[in-house]
Amino acid sequence: MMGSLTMTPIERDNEDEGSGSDGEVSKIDFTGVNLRTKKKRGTGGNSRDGFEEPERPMSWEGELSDTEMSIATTIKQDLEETSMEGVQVCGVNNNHLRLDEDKPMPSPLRFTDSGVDHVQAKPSTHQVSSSNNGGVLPPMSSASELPLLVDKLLGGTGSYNTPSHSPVLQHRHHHPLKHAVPPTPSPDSAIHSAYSYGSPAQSPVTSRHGSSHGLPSSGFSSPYTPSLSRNNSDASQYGGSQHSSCYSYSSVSVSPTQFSPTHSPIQSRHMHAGFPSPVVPPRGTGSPLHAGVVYGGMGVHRNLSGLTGPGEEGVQEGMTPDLSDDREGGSSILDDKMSSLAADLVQHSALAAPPGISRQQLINSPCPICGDKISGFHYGIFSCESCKGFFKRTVQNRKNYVCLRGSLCSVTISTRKKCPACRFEKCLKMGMKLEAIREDRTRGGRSTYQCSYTLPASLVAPSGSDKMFAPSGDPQVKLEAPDLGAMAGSSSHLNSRHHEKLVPQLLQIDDQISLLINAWCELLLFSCCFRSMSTPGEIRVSLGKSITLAQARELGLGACIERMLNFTEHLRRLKVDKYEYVAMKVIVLLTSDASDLRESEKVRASQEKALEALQQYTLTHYPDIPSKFGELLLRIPELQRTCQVANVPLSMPSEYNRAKHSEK
DNA sequence: GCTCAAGGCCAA
DNA sequence: TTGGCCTTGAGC
Ligand SMILES: [Zn+2]
Ligand SMILES: [Zn+2]
Repeated sequence: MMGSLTMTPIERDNEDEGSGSDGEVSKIDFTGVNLRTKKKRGTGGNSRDGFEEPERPMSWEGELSDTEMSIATTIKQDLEETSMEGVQVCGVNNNHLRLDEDKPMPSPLRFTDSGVDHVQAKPSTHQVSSSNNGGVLPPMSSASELPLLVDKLLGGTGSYNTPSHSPVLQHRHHHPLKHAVPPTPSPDSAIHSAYSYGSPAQSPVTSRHGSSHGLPSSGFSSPYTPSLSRNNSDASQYGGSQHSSCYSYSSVSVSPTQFSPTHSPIQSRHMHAGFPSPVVPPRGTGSPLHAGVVYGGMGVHRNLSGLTGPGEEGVQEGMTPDLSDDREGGSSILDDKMSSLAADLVQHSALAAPPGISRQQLINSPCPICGDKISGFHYGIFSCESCKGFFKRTVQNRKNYVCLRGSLCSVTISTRKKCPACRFEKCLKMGMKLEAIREDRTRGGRSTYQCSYTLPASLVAPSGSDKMFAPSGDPQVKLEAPDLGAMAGSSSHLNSRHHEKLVPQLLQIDDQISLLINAWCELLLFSCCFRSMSTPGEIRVSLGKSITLAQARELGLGACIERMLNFTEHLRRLKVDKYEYVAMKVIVLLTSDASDLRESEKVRASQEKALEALQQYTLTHYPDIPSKFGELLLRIPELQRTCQVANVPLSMPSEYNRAKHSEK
């Protein structure tokens, strides 16, 4: 899904080949990468500049509290980063885009603790066409677009910003809510605490996916058997010593579609102190019906026998949960299907282990990504060594794979090499965190990335397991802010005066200008893409004017349009509505890395509110797609990358205009 | 000193 | 490029 791209026939070939089949590979900006500076950590551990902070500050992926904000801003930033100067379009590789960037992670990927205020110069590629205009909007070749853009921006619809500042990834906050989210997500602590990211409300049983759907047997209850096909040293290293540990994962519904990095249960774990009994599986979870499952295929027989909970001992065959989100729709081989199913089941097992699962048991369960043997806790989830390595390489080397098969590839032990795009996507979906990758590549030590993702009220256990994650009625998470309904107009989101006033009301004109300068490209592209949701295969560059990929290629705009089509495809898939569209733009705009913001705090606070509003909205309006919020945020980096590519064509008015006038 | 997650190495 | 194994190093 994520990497799906509207491909033309010529782009398909050797689709079943191993590493080469899917691949396009372009360098990507993993906005979420934890770009830690090389700076040596003070011996004092967490103390830096007098500020007590987790050793490895994590980027946040979700919500920011005011406290976090203020704390974050006190953190001294090293500002060596943030520039995308290396980003450049290098042409097409196998009909694919290729975006090369500096070898070492360019700073745009750097996530600093504070948000906008420390933001560095905008990526050069953006600057080229957008900056240096002294408060004047950058030149836009698309005359018809500019007004719209400006209108929307000034109207309060935000826009987007730069790569290095994905709203999802950019903010690193040290969660002050210690009892809610311990500073370190490390399994270390997890072992001794409850992994309570979920809540009864998220249990598979009460999953928004509907009880009808399956995975009831996905082993939520389940248990893991130590009997796996492979063993590895990493896993063995945990062996035994942790048996007494008890992972109390709440049974979060973890069907792939529900999962998203930002919603990863793991991200929100470590809430032991604040969770009286969140880990208690929701009624039904762990019921005998959820006993272990045996799935076969490809000779990979995994036996998820129960280790805890009632009825796990049994291994039931023939249980084929209705995986509504089965991604292997395209698989033609039974084995593949089975393996895929197995992998999915595994995911549910490993990620949504029932309470009482020990670390060892988790280690013995299959990798949620491919089904292989879990070797440990890597980048936010328990995964096998190969997926760990794959994720690391992909992020470190900034690969950007694109699936040639509609992102429907199954990812199993035997197929994981075939489509890196789908594999990486799955890594993210399963909860691997970009920020866990260290830009400076320092070895050793502990990682403390965390995601202070505040679970929405609807996801909180009714038992009131955690006040910190109480419904919006709770002061701590209440959305005081103008939810987008107010900002954008409840019904006609884009026409409300409230909406129009958003930015102007909140920010000084100078800041507005700065934000616009930094986000104009993203806004433009986003507008085009959103507008093109109803016209698959073509991008409506302006009113009445569209361009297809073929036409774009003729004009040398293939890379840009291709990405836009891909992005649009995601918007379409996610059924992004106007409200969400507006919210995303606001988020993006307010995440701008304009370096000269006068009221950066305001900007961040506003963004936080927008994030909360969006989250609330998606949960309220799309309860059956709990991961929507996270997925929407995940699209933002793509938009940014698209913009990077787009900057080139946009800087070539003539060509762009030609394309623009190429009517459909 | 042990744990374990992150990065590095390197044969396949 | 993959993935198994090794090294590193902060926290305990
Ligand atoms: Zn794996
Ligand atoms: Zn694929």
